[in-house]
Amino acid sequence: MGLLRNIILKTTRYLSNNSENTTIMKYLNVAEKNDAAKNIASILSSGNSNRREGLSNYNKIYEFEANLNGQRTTMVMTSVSGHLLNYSFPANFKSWQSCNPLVLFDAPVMKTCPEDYQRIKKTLEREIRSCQGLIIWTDCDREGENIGYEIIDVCTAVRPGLRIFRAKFSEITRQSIFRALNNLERPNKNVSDAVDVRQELDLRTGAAFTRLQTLRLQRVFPAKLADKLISYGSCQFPTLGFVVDRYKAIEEFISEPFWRIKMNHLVKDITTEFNWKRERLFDKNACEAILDICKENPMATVEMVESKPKSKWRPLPLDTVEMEKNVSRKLRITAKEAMRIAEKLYTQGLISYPRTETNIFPRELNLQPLVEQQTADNRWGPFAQRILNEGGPNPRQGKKSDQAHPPIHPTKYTNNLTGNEQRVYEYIVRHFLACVYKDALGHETTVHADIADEKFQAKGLMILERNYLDVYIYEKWNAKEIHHYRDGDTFMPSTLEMAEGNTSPPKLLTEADLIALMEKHGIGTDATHAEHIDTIKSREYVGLQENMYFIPGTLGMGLVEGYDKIGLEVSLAKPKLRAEFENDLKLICEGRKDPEVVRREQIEKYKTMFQRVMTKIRCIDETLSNRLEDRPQAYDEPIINQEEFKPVLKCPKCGNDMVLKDRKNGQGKYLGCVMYPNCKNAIWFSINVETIDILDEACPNQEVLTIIEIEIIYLQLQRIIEIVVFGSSSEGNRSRNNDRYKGQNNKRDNSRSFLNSSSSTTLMPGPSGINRTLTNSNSVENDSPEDEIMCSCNNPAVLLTVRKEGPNTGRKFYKCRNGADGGGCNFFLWAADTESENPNNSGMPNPNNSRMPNPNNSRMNGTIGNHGDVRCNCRLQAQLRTVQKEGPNKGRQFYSCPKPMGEACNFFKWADDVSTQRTVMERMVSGDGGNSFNNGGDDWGGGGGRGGGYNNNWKNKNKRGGGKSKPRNNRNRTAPYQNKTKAKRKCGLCAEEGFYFI
DNA sequence: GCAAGGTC
Repeated sequence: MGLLRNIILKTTRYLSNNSENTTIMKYLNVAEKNDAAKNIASILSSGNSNRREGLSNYNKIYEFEANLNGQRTTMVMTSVSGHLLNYSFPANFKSWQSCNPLVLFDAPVMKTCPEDYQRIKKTLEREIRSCQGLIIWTDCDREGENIGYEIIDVCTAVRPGLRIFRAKFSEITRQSIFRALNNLERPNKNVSDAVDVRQELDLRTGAAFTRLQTLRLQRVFPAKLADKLISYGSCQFPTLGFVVDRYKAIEEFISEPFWRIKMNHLVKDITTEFNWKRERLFDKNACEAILDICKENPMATVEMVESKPKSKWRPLPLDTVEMEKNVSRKLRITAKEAMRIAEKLYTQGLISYPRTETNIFPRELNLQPLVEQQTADNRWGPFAQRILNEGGPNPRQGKKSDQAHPPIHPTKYTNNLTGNEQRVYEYIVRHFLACVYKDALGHETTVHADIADEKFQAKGLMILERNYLDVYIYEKWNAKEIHHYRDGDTFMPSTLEMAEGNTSPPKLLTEADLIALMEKHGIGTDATHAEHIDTIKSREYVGLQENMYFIPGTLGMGLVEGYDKIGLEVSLAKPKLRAEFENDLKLICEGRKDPEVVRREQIEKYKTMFQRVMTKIRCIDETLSNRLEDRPQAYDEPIINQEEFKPVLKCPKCGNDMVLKDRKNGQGKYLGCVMYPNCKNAIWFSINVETIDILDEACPNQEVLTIIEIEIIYLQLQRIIEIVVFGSSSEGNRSRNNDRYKGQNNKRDNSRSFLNSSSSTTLMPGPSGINRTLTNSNSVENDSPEDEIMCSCNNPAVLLTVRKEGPNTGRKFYKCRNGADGGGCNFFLWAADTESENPNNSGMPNPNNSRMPNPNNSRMNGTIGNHGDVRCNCRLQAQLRTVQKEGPNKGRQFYSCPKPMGEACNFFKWADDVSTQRTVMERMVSGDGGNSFNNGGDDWGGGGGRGGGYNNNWKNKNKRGGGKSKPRNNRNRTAPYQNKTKAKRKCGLCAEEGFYFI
């Protein structure tokens, strides 16, 4: 054997080294699990594979040669370990407090490889480099197809242009594997897509409802639920629903009395019980009347005696669900524990793969040696020998096949097990031996008798051959002896009387019942039924009565009742939703429905339900309050700034959404890609920009840039500095009570004096502008959004001091380290000088974070003293100028720095804003400002809005304080803005009026 | 800290 392997390997090397003459193809073959890879490799190599270690602990690599389409081919075989990738939300959405759970229906999702699977991924990446082709050998079911595409994605990323094939096999037997190799197919994208849709929906719904329930109910019922995780899952809830339904059916059951006629015939020692054909009557008088008639002439006449053979069928080959049910019923071991044990037995090589839906033994699987192995046992060994002596195993055939795994059967004999492991192993062996032997045979006799036209019948059973029952100790078949009757016989009943009974409620569900219901309604898979049951137990939604019957807990009951009360069209706790979804998935697999359509429809459906649940969530409070016997505590939902999750534009780097975010220290904003940290693309706004509004307006003609509007940029471009910017350093009247910021690094505060030129210069209007700027200098990595002063070309700025004699001598400022002439930018920023100028400011409380209306705060560059005394950033009297350029602002007056071009600071202020702002400040000082600000711009008589910035400023404050922000469409704007600009706004991309982008 | 689905 060893010699043969060496020869083959040498041959491979020879061919490889002489590739100029002979091209030998090399294929990477990937199975779903390690043992499958091992077995397939063993078959394809005829046992002559060369084993290498993969990078992970358990995924081995087998190398051999095989014939593929008549050509000798080098084969490398390895495996993944189930799914290699997993859907998850980007970092921004992972924190439970980060967003309203509703956002999770629209948040991006990404497929990532978990940490403990990285080595498997790396093994694939390493191995595929030297291959020209890839053959997918994952299980031939839906999940297997999806895992196949995960492998394809990983491999083609390293090696594009691979030849990709799919091996289709229903079991790992020589014949089946070679048939698959010689009939390679293409992977089925439809099937994989269906799984993607399923995974995404499960994640979104599970995360959203779980967070909603948990976050709220922990606070509403702190005494009972403070530390409980109150999860929702598309399988958990219907499973809980089954338990609740049965419980309620019992609770609501009203027992009714019934009456029947009891007729027995005693001959010698044998009592033959005859059953009344009417079974029972719910009318006592009627039953009595019939009995009276019978008693008038009670002699019974045998009308007919039927006699026929009767079989008791041996069990079907064992699949997972049957094993779980039977182990639970017969051995009283929970399904979860049964699966754990089965898994262990499997890894020890004692049984076949325990997760199977197949109950047909493949013809290729030779059962004979499997039976022979068991003859060694002193308990069932003789029975196994009997099978062999009487023609060998003859399995009963079921109808189910998952096309992946054979029925569960022993693969090796052992007598070294103890406890439950021994019991489960014994069950599997006995089941196997039973299902390959013979049905039990008997003889059944049915006697039909008549008394005064009332019909009765009695049944007897004689067992002729017990057969499989001799080994299958878990089933009973009791003989029933009856007296021997012949047609026409007459007899006098020994008993003829009325018996009373009561209808009884259905029984509580056992675990086996629950699994049967789950299977019937398609909840979960054979591999996951036990887990879902275990989950609802561990969440305390259900408990066990008499250690056997499922009963809902107060939490589970209250939840289901709450959702019922909310009155969703289809209950979340019923299997119907899942069944409808499964049906759609089937249509995707068959290519009859677009996965994207299903994805959108399903997300929308659940999102609508979620919104309804959110609005009626108090129903759940009420029902839980009753069930938990706990008073609900008042609880207001936290207000989370949803602006943060509005997509602003598509990230030019990765194509996902970019959203507006606050910098980490709360000062300033930036546009960040939602895929952070996978994508670190970011666009920074000046630290001085305080409010940015994103409108609910989008360009209808641009699919990619589903833009809303960054007003601030738009306004800047219009030269209307309607940005809420705190006053220059010299005017820094700070909020001094904000202890939250004490001790924090105040570096950012330094930069507030000017608008960072990057925000206004890089985001230019128009399609070419936006594309260019976003992908160039301003599209930067977002690793460290704080602490350093960054210039416009995103380098740390240098701190310099003004040497030139003049009003600013000695002042410090930041500029680009490279300088505009040296390939850098013209960034300029005064450094901090607040401490010297504002004795009340320790430098710790941060004024930019107070966001409070402050009458002393000018909220603009420069200062506004008495009317007409407007000072620029250089503290010079600002020059009043008039717009000359044609456009909406022609003729409008503004203030700017009086210095000549090149030396002037970038102070800019509309003259009409100065007067407006003064008015507001005066009102605030006079004490009537509070409500005005609270009402936003409404009190401004059309002159509010962003003109002075107070409206937005307060709005932001409100958001943080838990108030409600004003509806977007009610916002007021400054008069000039409204009159001159709004009507003419055009889309920056398509030039249509009404929509625009920066 | 959420789901369900693979598998070890």
